[in-house]
Amino acid sequence: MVGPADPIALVRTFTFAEKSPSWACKASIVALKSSLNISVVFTTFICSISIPSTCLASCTTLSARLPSWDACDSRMIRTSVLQQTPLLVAQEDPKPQIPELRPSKGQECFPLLQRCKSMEEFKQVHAQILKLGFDWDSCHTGSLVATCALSNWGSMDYACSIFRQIDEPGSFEFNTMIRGHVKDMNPKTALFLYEEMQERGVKPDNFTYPSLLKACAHLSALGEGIQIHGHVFKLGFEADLIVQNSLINMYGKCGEIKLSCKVFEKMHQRSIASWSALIAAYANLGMWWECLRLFGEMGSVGYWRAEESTLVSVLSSCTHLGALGLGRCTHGSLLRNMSGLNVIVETSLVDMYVRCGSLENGLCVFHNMPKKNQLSYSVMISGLAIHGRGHEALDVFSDMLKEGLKPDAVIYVSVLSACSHAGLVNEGLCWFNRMKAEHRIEPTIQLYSCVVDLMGRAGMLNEAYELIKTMPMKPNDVVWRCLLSACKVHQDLEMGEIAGRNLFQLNPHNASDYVLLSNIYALAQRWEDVAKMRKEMKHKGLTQMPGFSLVEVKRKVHKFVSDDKSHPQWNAVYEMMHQMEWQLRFEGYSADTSQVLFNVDEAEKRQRLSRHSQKLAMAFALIHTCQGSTVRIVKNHRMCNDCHTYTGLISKIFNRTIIVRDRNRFHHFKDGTCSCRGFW
DNA sequence: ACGGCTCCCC
Repeated sequence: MVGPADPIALVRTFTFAEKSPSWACKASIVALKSSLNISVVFTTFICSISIPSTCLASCTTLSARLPSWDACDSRMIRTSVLQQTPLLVAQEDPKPQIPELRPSKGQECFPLLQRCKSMEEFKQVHAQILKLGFDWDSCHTGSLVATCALSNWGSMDYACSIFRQIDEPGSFEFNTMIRGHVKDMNPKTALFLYEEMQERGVKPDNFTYPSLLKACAHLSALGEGIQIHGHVFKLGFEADLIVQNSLINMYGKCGEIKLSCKVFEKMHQRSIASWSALIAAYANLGMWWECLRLFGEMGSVGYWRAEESTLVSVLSSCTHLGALGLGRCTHGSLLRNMSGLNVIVETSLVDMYVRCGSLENGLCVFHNMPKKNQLSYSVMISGLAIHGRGHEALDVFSDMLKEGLKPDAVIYVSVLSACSHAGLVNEGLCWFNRMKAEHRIEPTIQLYSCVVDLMGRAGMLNEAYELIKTMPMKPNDVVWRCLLSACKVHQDLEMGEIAGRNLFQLNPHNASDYVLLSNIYALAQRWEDVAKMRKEMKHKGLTQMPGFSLVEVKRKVHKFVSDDKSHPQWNAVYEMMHQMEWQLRFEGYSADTSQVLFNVDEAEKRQRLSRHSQKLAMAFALIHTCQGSTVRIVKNHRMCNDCHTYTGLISKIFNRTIIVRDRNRFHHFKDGTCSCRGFW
């Protein structure tokens, strides 16, 4: 018997149940029910393998428990589809605008359909086909549906109405409609159409499944995906390369990377899309190291010429890991292998350069883009924002508006964060108001938290608190966290306690929040409260994720944690740190122990500070990079005050530009000063 | 007579 841990095996049992339905089905459905997140069980499929009615009853109860899917009746949807606007009746004497649109033989219709560039032209050809009576010919209706459903200018509503006039649609028509609905971002309708296909006895083929699995991927509908995998297996399409690629993608989008790998490993033959799908799955789940490892493996088995889509995932991993060297290398291989890059790749490149600390390269790629979309602008605006170049970010935003692109809530998040990183309070508030008035964007809670952040960083703590109290929705933990971190910057204990209290009520499980409030207590020398916080964390079993710093040397990313002695060269690193400290003392540096969260003696505090991961990473970089080159560090936490001062002085002593990306933004250290000017 | 997969921002 199969355990619930392996859904694929479970589905197989389910599939084989055809041979002896009584025992296997009952067991499988019960197991499915308990272990999977299924909301729609394709009843036709179950019927076709004649499950006893007792089992069916247990199936129908499934939908109630499932969060990913509303308890939606497919029949209702189908009825609504049937009631779509009826097919446009052919005009009495259609006057084609283009004289060639006048077929006299059936075969002449196909090139005409292919040449259609708008709905208007399409309707003329459609009218001609109806008038000449070719619509009885299934190949004409199929082409009509395909053209209308899949062209960029097409209309799914119209395609539906044609489809509903077909008496006996075959697999091609169904496949086309399914694909059209997925393309049109209606994945649920696509799944219901598949169910209808089964009910009407139309046999799915290997062209059916890729788009169907894509629909599941869009919905993150694992339960449905697994069932469809079962169908694929049952109908013998499991060896189809593109179906397998789609399965990898579907499992990846549902967060089941292990199942993606399983499908991938079992493949006898793989295409670039197979690799890309798995690489993308890793990238989407934030498993960036694995993503890069797999990309390396792909090269090592002979796929050197990756496609653009593969490299987009690789670039995304570089972006998150701060691996500028590898990102540059990827850019190079794109330029060598492609003739002209598409807008998605270029946007990824801009994002990579900017978030790996090379704003200038990012700007260069951005300005040379022949075509930009909202996302390109969004990436550039938030890129300038995290580098503290607020005014330029607002200029880019104006450019976007001038180009006639419509801003959305996400872009406004970038715009407002640009203002908040650069301390542009008035500009930020002004845009917030214009957003509501001119662009008719209802502020989301995320936008409110941006405004709270904006006010908070600028020291307007009371105003921020007022806004939280008066905003139209219930404040969430993010909003209170913004206020709390502003309280730390401005050392406001009283407000900090208010923010903390509300925050812990909404979300008591975030260790870094307790640390944040502890910081405020430590700054005020309230050691008892610091201890209380620590006790509470311990009581709740919370531990903060260890801080780490990444530094890239010769296209390899090295990771350091605090007090780290696991790196093979740790001896040299500590030797270097010793030298650094020696020179720092001449510059008048003394450790800023105000934020050490332990009430230990000063020497111990200094010792703890001196081993912060950022300092280790910096020492490593100074050893391994040539004089005068820029040092780039990426870390997962925010920088502490001491590391900030320390890094500034190191940049002066060693005459280096040091660029540090912390959790929130970039700091460019040069000649002893930092670009953030205190806003961090 | 026709078709399927992989990719960008918070």
